[in-house]
Amino acid sequence: MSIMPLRMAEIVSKATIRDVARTAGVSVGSVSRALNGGKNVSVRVARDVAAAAEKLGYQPDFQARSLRTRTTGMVGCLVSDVANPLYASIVQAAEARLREAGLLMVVANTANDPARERAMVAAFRGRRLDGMLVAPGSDENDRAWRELAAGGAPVVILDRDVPHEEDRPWPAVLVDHREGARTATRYLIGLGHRRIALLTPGARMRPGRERIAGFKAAFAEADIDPTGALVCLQESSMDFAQGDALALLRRSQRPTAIIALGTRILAGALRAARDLGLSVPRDLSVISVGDTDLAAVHTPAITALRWSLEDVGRAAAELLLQRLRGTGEGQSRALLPVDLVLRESCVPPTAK
Amino acid sequence: MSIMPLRMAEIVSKATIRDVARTAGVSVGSVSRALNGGKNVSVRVARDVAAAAEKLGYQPDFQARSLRTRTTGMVGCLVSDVANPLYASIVQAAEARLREAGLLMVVANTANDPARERAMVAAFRGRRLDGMLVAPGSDENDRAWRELAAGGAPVVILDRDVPHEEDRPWPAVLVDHREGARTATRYLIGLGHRRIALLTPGARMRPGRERIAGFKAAFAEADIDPTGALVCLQESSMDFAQGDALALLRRSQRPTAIIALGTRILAGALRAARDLGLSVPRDLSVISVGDTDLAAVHTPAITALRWSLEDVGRAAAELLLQRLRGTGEGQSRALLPVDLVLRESCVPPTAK
DNA sequence: GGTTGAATTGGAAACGTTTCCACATTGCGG
DNA sequence: CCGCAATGTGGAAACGTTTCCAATTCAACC
Repeated sequence: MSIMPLRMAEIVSKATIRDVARTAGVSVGSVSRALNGGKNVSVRVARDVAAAAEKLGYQPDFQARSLRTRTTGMVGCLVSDVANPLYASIVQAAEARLREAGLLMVVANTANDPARERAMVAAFRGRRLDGMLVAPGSDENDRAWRELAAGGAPVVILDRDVPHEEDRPWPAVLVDHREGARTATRYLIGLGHRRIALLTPGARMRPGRERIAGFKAAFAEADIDPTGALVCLQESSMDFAQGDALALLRRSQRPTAIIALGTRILAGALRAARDLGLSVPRDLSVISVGDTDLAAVHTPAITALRWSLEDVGRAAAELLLQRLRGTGEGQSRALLPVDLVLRESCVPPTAK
Repeated sequence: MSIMPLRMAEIVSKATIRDVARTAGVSVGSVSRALNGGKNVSVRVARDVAAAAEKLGYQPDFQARSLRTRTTGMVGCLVSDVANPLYASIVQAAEARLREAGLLMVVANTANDPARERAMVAAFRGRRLDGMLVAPGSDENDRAWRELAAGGAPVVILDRDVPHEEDRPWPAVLVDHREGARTATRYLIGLGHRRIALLTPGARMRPGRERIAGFKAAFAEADIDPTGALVCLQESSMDFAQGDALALLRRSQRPTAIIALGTRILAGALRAARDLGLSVPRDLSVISVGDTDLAAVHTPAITALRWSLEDVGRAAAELLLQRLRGTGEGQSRALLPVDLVLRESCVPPTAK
C-alpha cells in the first residue's frame, strides 16, 4: 500500500504518441496509423507499436485528437430538469444508447429559461459537441432555435414542435399525446362523465397543446356539451396544482373526472381531493397522464396513459447517431404511441 | 426566411483568433491577452480587439484552449442510474452549481457494474475532465477506486465509504443514514412495536450498512428482544420487493411495522400490504426512507425519513469546486442530517 | 539627455493528435 | 532488366489556443 502513490504517479503517465513512436522505433505518423487506421501498416510496425503502447500504458489524448479531427465524441442533452422523472428516464435511456456507441453525454438543465437555453447551446457549440438532444422550454423561442440550427452539429428535438423551414423539419421524437388524450377522454365519456377537467402544463409546448386538442376532439366527436370540457393550464408545481385543483373541485358544478399530468400535478390533485373528502373513484374519477410509481401504487391504483420514456430516449439517441454517421437520412421523425392502462380509479359518475 | 441558411452559414463562422488579430491589426498573442488576461494590454488594443471580436462574432474554441491549458471545463458524474429519483435530484443540484461556475457536466450510468465503472472512469480521464463526482456501486471494488485515484483529477464521493489510505480520506458528501434509521426505529419502538422489518438494498454500500447499524442500535439501546429486528436485504426492484414483502407479511409472526427505502421498495411493500388486505396504519405501520412524492401523497400519508438530495448535490459540487480551485483544502467531508417527518402511517400496534 | 525599469507588444514555441505529401521500397508484368 | 503501380514510411504541416521570451516603447528619474 505504501508504494501505491508512486505507481499511480506512473500510471498518470503523460506517455504521448511521440514516446510510443520512439520506443517502437517508428515515426509518429506510423503510430497513429497503426493505432487508428490499421490501413497501410506493415505487420512489423503494427506489432512493435502495439507492444510499445502497451508497455508505456499509452492513452491517446482526446483533446488533441478533437482539435485535429473536429469531433469530440460527446453530445449534449438539454432539458428543463433532469430531476423530473419524465426527463430522467429519457436521459437515462439516451445515455445508455450513446455510451454503447462510445459517446459521452453532457447534460444541462434549463429550467425553461430561454436565456439559459441559448447560453447552453452556445456552450455546447463552443465545446464543439458532436450533436445534441434538446427539449426546448417553449415552441416559440425563435431566437433559440435559430441558434440551434447555426451550429452545424445535428440536433434531435424531444417531443416539441420547433418551427422549421418548409422542407426541413427537425429530426424529432414525438409522443402521440393527442391520441392518448383522446382515448382517455373518450373512455371517461363512455363511462358517462360529462364534466371532465384536463390538468396539464400550458399550451406553450407541444405535449400540452396536443393533449388539449385530443381532449376537445373527443368531446366533439361524442357530440356532447363541450362546456363540460374544462381545460386547466398548470405550472408543474405540486403546490400550485393543489391550489388550483381545490378551486376546481369546490365549484358548484364540479367535474366528475380529472385527467392530470402524472408528475407533480396528479399528486396535487389527489391531495386536493383528499382534503375535500372526495373519494376516488366514487366521487371523482382520475386518469394520470404518464404512468408513474405514484399512479401504479396509489390506493386505488390510478388508471393511466402510458408511453415509454425509454423508447423516447432510445429513439432520440438512434436518430442522432444516424445523423452523426451520416448514413442515409433514414427516418427523420418518430411518433411513439400512448396506451391507456386501465386500473381502479375510474367509474361511472354517481347520478346527482 | 429564404436567406436564413446563408446567414447561419456565416454565423457558424470559423472566425479564429488569427482573424481577430488581423482585423484588429494586432498579434494573436495580444488578442489572447486582451480577451482573457486583461493584464498588460493597452486600452487601444483592448478596444480594437473587442471590436474585432464582436464584428466577427468570434467564439473561442474550447478544444484548442483545452489542449494548451490542460483543463476542459467539464466534470464527470458517475452514478448507477440517473433515472433513480435519489440520484436525479443530486445530479440536478450538482449540475446547477457547476454551471454557475461555468462548468459542464458529463453524466454516465454504471448500473452498478464495476467493469462499466472502470470504463467510464477511463473515458473521463481520457477526455481529461477536470474532476468527477462518483457514487461507486460498491464500497469494495478495489481496482476501481485505485483507478479513480490515478487520474490526478479531484474526485468527490457521493454517500459511499471508499477505502482510502490512512491519512487521506476521499472528499465525500455523506448522509447520516445511521442516525436517521435509529430515530425511525426508536420512534416505532416508542409506539410499542417490537417486530419491525427494515427493507433496504444490501449492505454492499454505505447507506444500507449505516441504516442497518442504526436500526440495530435502536433495538440495543431499548434493551428489547433483538430478534424482532428483521433486516431484509433487497435489490431495488419493485417486483422483487413486492415478492419479498409478501413473504414477510405472510409470516406467522409478521412484523407490525416496516421501514422501507422509499423508491421502488416502498411501492412494492405497499402493494404487498394492499394485496394481503392489510390496512396501513391499522395493521401495519410504515416509514419511508426518503421523502418521495409517493410517500407524501399516499393515503394515508407516509411518515418518512427526509434528507435533502439537493444539499447532497450542491455540497458535492462545492467540494469539487474547492479542489479545482485549489483554494485551501477546506472541509473535506460533509455529513448531512436526516429528519423524521411525521405523518399518518404509524400508530401503536394493535394488541394481538 | 541618458539610464533604468516597467509596461506592452509581436513572434514563435508549445500542447498531442491526424493527415497530407513525398519518398522508398517492394513485387510484378512486360 | 526496366519501368510502374502498389504499399509502407517518415517528416512536416495543420488544428486554435496560451504562454514564454525577447524586443520595443514609454515615462520618469537622475
